[in-house]
Amino acid sequence: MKKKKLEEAFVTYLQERDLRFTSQRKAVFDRAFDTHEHFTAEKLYEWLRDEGGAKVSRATVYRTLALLVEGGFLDSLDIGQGEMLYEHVLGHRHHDHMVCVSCGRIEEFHSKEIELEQDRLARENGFVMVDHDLRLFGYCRTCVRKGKCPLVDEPGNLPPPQDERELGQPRRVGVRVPGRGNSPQAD
Amino acid sequence: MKKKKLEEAFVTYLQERDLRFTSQRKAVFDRAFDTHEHFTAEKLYEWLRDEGGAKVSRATVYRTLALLVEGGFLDSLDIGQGEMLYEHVLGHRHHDHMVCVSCGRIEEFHSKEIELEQDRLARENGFVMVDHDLRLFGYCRTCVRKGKCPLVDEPGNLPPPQDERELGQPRRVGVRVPGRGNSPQAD
DNA sequence: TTCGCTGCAAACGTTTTGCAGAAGG
DNA sequence: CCTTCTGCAAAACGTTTGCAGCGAA
Repeated sequence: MKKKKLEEAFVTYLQERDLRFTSQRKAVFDRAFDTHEHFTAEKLYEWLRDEGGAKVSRATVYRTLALLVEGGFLDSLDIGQGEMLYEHVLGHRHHDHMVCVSCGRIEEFHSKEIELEQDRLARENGFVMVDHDLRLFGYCRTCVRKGKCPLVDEPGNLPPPQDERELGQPRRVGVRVPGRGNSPQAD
Repeated sequence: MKKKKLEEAFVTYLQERDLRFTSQRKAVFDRAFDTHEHFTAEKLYEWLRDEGGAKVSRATVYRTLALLVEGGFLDSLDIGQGEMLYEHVLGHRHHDHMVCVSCGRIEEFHSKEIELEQDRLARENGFVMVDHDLRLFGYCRTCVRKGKCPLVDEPGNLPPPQDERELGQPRRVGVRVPGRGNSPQAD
């Protein structure tokens, strides 16, 4: 199990900058690495509160998440919903996201070609990249099949590429994430 | 001048959905299309307030910007600073952004290869894309030259690609945008 | 005359912060 | 012991909303 190794890395990370490995930080770390979903700060706070482990305040959850992101133990993902989403890096090399604006489902993908092209473009501009993210917003296969996509009248009848649409046609409609944070909708 | 044409398109857009072309909506539209920078809702509100044209309330600015984005007259851009940035589409086909985390400068770029690859990946997943954005965060040429980039010790000595960096090394540091919204820092 | 629109101020939801006391090392 | 950390509650922040009156069509 690699989680143990990562926790050691976290301890080292803290020591190196004269920070302390407190019970709260351990609790946040553990809980974050025990889920494989995306989660919000609030969600993590609820989990810790309700699952009867160490008590951790909301403020500390936020402070610790920030620390974990800084150290590269978590990635943060903003899908434009006000709340930030987090995911741990265990077994996840860098990837990008497709966000379904209808049900909130998030699918991950990776494209070596896109990564390389990004690097090339950055270099070409004298730009030293430290992070990047690519988000595709749209309707997932399931929602399209269910007829939730206003751009698709008949199944199999795909809309024109985005760049060719005219003014006044719908663009980003706003991501309606059900409930809070994760878990795509059944509906 | 193409602005006139776009304003007509806006009026048509409004008529088609039984919305009214009010003096406030005209004021917001005009001011938005009179700048070639990225701007925030607050900034636009200040401009309108200080430049002594029609009085428009903050609420109406927000409501009108949302309308303009829905209609595809403006694009919104979230660089993770809490505030949303806006830019008009006049003369701008779709593009992506490089955001300097040191001075806040935003550079635009476009890559046909990346767009095509995105389309391909979406299609492959049965995903109907309605929007997408790619953001590269890093240090712009100017900031690197000025030694503001902690990953570059000597000029010309580029850091390793992002994916090869170890845990605990800086990732996204947080974009520090000077003042509000736009205008890259001289410093 | 009819809706849709506006301005105001209050509400919102997430995240951050100041501070006094608690607790790692 | 000396910091750093925590919890609390309040503040901050950009944005949204309810409502009563205003104004396009």
